[in-house]
Amino acid sequence: MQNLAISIRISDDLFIKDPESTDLGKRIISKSIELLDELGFEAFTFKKLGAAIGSPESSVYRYFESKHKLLIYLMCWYWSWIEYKIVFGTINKSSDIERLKIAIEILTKPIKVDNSFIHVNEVLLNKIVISEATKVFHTKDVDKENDQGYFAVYKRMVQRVSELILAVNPSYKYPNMLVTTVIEGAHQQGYFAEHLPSITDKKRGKNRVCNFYSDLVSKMIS
Amino acid sequence: MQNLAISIRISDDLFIKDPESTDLGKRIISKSIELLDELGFEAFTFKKLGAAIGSPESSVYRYFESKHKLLIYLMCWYWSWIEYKIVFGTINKSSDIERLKIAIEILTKPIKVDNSFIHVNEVLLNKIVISEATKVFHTKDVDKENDQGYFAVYKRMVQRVSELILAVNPSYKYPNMLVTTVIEGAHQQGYFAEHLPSITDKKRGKNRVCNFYSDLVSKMIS
DNA sequence: ACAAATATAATAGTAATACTATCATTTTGC
DNA sequence: GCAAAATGATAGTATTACTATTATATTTGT
Repeated sequence: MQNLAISIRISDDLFIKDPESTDLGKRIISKSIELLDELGFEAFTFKKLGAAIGSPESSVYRYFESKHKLLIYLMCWYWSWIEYKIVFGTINKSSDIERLKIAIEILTKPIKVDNSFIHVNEVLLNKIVISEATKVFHTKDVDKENDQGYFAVYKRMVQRVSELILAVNPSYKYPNMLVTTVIEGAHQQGYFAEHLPSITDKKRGKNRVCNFYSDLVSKMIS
Repeated sequence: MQNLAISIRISDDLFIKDPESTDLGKRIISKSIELLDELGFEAFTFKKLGAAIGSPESSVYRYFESKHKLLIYLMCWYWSWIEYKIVFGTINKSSDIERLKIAIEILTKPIKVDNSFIHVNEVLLNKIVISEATKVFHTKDVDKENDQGYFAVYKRMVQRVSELILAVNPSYKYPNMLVTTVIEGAHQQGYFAEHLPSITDKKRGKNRVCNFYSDLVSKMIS
C-alpha cells in the first residue's frame, strides 16, 4: 500500500534550518533518535552525533541551536504524530464512547512500527519520550519556552482528548487533569516496569497498563 | 511544645561524610535546598553552593561525591519524612478507609511548614521534589542505582500505601500502579498549575488536586 | 556550462562544568 | 597540649556546549 503524502510540520522556532529540507537534516533526526535512546539525554552530545553521521558538530549546530531544542523538536514531532493518529483513528466512529476509548488506547498501548515516516523510528522515539520527555518541561526556562509556544502541540493534544471526555460526560469537572494523569501515568508505568518493577503490577499478561488506565477513565467519568 | 528527638536516617552510600554529623554538613543541606529551588538542578553547582556557604567547593565534595548524589540524598530525606508522616498519621485510626484517606491526603495536599528539622525547609524541598525528582530516576544509571538501594525508601513508601489499599480491598489487582499514579500525578498537577495552567482544571478553590486523587482512589478500589 | 550562492567540512578557540589533588591551617577530642 | 580530623586555599584536568573562521564542495539560476 502507498504511504500517505503527509509530513509532520514543526514550528520554525525550534530549528535554525529545517531538518526535513535536506538529506543531512534527515540523517541528523534519524541518528539523534538512535543515539538519544542509546546514550540518554545527558550523555548525548552533538559531537557524538556528528561522529555518528560523519559530519563535524558545527554542521549539526547549523540545524539546531542546542541539544535541548533538538529534544523539544523530537517531542513536538512525537505529539503531532500521536495527535494525527488520534484524529484519524476516531474519524467515522459511531459513538463518543468509542472515540474516547480509541484515544486512550493510542495513548497507553505500546507503540507499533510505522513506516510512514522513513527517517523516524517511532518505537525508539516513544522510548525517548518515556525516558526523557519530562526533561523538556522541568527546566528553569519552562515559562519562557511555554510563551514561545514550544508546548503548543502537547497542550492541543490534551485539549482534544479532554473534549472527547466532555463529549461523553459534559458535566465532568476535571477533564484535563484526567488526561494528563493518564498520559504521564502510562509512560511512568512503562518506565517503572523496566527499571523499578517492584512498584508496578505488571505481569505476564500484556496491556495491563492500557486496561488500568482505560478502566480508570471510565470509572472517573461515569 | 518540644520537638520529638528523632532524625531522618539516610543510607550511608549516598554521602561520603554524613552531613548530619557536622555544622558545615547541615549548612550544605540547608543551602543546597534553597539553591536548588532558586536555580534548578541544571544551573546548581557545588561552586555556587560553596560560595553561598562561604566554603570552597572542595569542602562540599568531602560530603557528596556529586550533585546527583546530593539530589538523591534530598529525595530520600523527603520520602522518609513523608513515610514518617504517614505512619504517625495513621496510627490509632479506627478504620482502614480512614487510614488510606489520610495517606492520600498527605501525598496530595500542599506541604505545610514543619519545624521539627531546623536545617530542612520542607516546603522548598517539596517544590524541589515536584520540579526535579524525575531526574533522579531518569538516568542511564537507574538500574545500577536501584541495585544499590538508592530508591528503597521511595519503594517502601509505595508498598506501605499499597498495603493500605489492599486492607480496604484485598482483591484489588493494581495497588502499586494506583499509588504511583496518584503520587506522581499529584506532583505533576502542582507543576502544571504553575507552569502550564491551560492543561489543568485548577481553579480558585483549594485542594482540587487532593479531591481529584482521593476521588480517583475511592472509585478505583470500590 | 559557468558564476554565484549556498551548504558543508575542517579546524580552532572559549568559558563553564564537574570533578581530583595537594598542602596549609584551624578545630577538636582526649 | 598534642595528634588527628576537618576545613580552607589553590591549582589542575578532561569534557561540554558552544562560537568563529576559512576552505571546499555542491547546488542553482540563467
